[in-house]
Amino acid sequence: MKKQRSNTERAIQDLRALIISNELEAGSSHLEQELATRLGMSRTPVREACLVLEELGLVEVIPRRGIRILPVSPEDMIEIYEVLTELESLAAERVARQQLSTQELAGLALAIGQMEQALERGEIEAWAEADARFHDELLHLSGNRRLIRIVQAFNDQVRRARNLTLYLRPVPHKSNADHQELYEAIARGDAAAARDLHRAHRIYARELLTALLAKHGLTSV
Amino acid sequence: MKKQRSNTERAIQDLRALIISNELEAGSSHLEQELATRLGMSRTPVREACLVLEELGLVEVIPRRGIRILPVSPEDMIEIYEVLTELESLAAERVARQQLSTQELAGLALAIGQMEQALERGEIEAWAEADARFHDELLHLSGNRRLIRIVQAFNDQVRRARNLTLYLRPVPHKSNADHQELYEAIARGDAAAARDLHRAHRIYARELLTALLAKHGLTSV
DNA sequence: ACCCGAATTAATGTATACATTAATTTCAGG
DNA sequence: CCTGAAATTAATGTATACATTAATTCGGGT
Repeated sequence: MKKQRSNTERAIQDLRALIISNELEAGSSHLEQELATRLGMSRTPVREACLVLEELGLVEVIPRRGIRILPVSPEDMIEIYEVLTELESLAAERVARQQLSTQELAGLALAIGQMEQALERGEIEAWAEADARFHDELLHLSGNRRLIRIVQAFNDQVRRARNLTLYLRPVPHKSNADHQELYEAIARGDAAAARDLHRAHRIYARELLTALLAKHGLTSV
Repeated sequence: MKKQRSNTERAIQDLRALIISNELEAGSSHLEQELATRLGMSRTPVREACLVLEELGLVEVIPRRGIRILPVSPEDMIEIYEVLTELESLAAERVARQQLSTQELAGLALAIGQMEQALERGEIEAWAEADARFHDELLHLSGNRRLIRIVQAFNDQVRRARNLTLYLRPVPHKSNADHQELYEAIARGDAAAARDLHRAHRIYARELLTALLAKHGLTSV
């Protein structure tokens, strides 16, 4: 029994994946019919998917010009990170305030462990995955569904830039220490500390990322 | 020369207006064909509009059940206000940091004046409009387009509740004082104060609103 | 050669017919 | 009278034909 998904849902997922992986290049434009053929369906579900993806900030629908894959400029990065910093800090604060048990925080601890292991082995890609899991787990522990949705949408918008800089950045020892500190603040229920730590972590990440992009002359990702 | 808007855009705006004004009652369900007939167009643009409105958190599309106008529970209110508080405080901080001139802050000052006048005359509805203008102006001065979009979407979600409680609440003298204080912090470029003041303002507003809803037994708006 | 308006064209926007599907009803068998 | 499988139905999901529209091309007048 294969699960029943509508073509519209598939189109949303597939196009999102193509955009995030840069297979649909940032800045490029594509006609509805082109995308429909590519996905093996008619224009209707593709149109619907594009409207949703536009709302999610991944594309821009320009009449007669096609679907434009939105590139992210340094200014965009700042906008996005500004909001992300704020919202993820809120998530950290909320999680800390819940005074969760070690058991409930196991997901976070696990992700931290995986990050450390990956780093020891020099597996930068595995590290990035564990890092993403940590942030995702933190977000979900916040329990605020709206918060979860927005943060995910915004993360999608900067994922290309992150992937691109993954191998350009210094070895993220500091990042691991940050996560450990944050975990401890959360475990002892110190909401203010959790918030501030996460905020600092994000601001640092943003500056690292924008500096890297600038250094490599990437004005649009 | 009247401007050319697509039916999809019209459907989005019209349905949004119907939802916010509660003409489409919260919790009610509506078939695509019903809405299409009501708006005088075919199902296609209505479907597209509903997908967008779903993304904006105003409706839920349930296959074969119709389009459900999402009601807002007290828990939802908390979720929404939590995010709004965070994001509008960020806006206030950003505006203060820009060290804007009195001229550039004229829109805020004007809105404050209108609020005071409305209050003196006891015109609570005019006060609410001026209040909305103040917040909108503040948001736009932040200059972060993504911030603007999210906050507007979230405000839409709680607008029904606000309208409902407008005549149930005490005369908002405190609110006016809050705005004045915030304006002064912004004018002197005190970002931290602007942030904290706005945060306190929003938290107070949330508690007032949820208390009012509880008092009147409104568990779903 | 250049300008400007008409014709063309290539895309989206919209309606509609049809396919699919999940809920409901019906009806045979116990 | 209950059960559950099949038929029915009522809705969405999808493809497609057609309408609309804005960009482009074409062509005649200067």
